[in-house]
Amino acid sequence: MDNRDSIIDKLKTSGVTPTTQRVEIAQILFARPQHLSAEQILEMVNESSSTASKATVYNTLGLFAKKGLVKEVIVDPTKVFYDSNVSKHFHFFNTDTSTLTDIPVDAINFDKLPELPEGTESSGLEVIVRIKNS
Amino acid sequence: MDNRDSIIDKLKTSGVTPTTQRVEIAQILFARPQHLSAEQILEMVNESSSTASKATVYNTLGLFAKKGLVKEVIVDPTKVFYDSNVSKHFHFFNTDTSTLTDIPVDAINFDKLPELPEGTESSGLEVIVRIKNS
DNA sequence: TTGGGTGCAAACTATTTGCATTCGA
DNA sequence: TCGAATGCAAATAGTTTGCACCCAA
Repeated sequence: MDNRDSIIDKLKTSGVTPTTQRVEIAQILFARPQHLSAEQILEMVNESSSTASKATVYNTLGLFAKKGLVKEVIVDPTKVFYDSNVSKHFHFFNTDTSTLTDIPVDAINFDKLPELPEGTESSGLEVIVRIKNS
Repeated sequence: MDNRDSIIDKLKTSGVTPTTQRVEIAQILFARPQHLSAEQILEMVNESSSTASKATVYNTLGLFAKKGLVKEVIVDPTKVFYDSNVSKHFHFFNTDTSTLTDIPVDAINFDKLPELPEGTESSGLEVIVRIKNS
C-alpha cells in the first residue's frame, strides 16, 4: 500500500470522504509533522498537479480539525496554524520569524494543575513559550 | 489623589502622554483586573462622557501593550483580548462563552521546563487551559 | 506654536458564506 | 443518479493606515 492509499484510508477511518482536493491537502499536511497556515497550504496545493480553491482549503482544514486529524494552534492574532502532529506536545512560538517549534511532552512537567471552574470540563492544555531571536 | 489622577500618573510613568481618550480607556481597563476585547472597550468608552473612535481605541491598546500596561491574550482566532492584569498568571478559556478566567500563578507548578532553541530568548510563558461547559 | 494625537473613512487580511456547478459512490 | 463537495465571488469581522484637523505641552 503506497502513501497515497494510506492517506485515503486515514481519511475514511476518520469519516472524511476522500475527494481529490482533500487527499491532496492531506498528503501535504501528513508528509511530516509540521505547522502550516491556510495560506501556505493553498500555495502548496496549487503548485501540485491538482488544485483547490481558497474556500475548499479553509473548509477542508476546518473539517480535518473537527475530525481530529489536525490541531489548530492559535498563537498569532493574524492567522491560525494547522499542526499535523496531533499527539500531546507544546510549542515555542518565535515572534520574530512567526514560526512554531514543537516542545516534546516530556520536556515539561507539571506537579500542580488548577481545578477547573464549576460546571466545566477540560478540552485541552496548551503551553506556549514565546521566544525571540537574541 | 483621586483615581483619575493616579491613572494619569501611571500613564506618565510608562511614558504615555495622558490624552483625554487614553485616560478614558485606561480608567475602563484599570477599574479592575479584567479581559476585554477592543470592541468591548470601544462600546464602553462610547457609553461614557467622552468618546473615542475605533482607530484610537486600537492605537491606544497597541500602545498600552507595547508599554507593558496591558497584556495581549491570544486564544480566540477572531479577536485579541487585553488583560489589565500584567502580573504573572495563566488562563482558562471557555470556548462556549468565549471568556477568559485567571489561573493564579501558584495554581500551576512546573518542575521541568524545556531549554530554549539556540540563539533565542524567552519573551513569555503562557498556559491556556481550554474548557467547555459540561 | 507645533508635533504628537485623534477621527474618519477607506484599505487590508484572514476567514466564511451563498449558490450554481460538478463529481464520485 | 443524486447528494455531497467544490469553486467562485461576495460578504464579513477584526484590525490597520493615510491624511486632515486639533489639542496638550
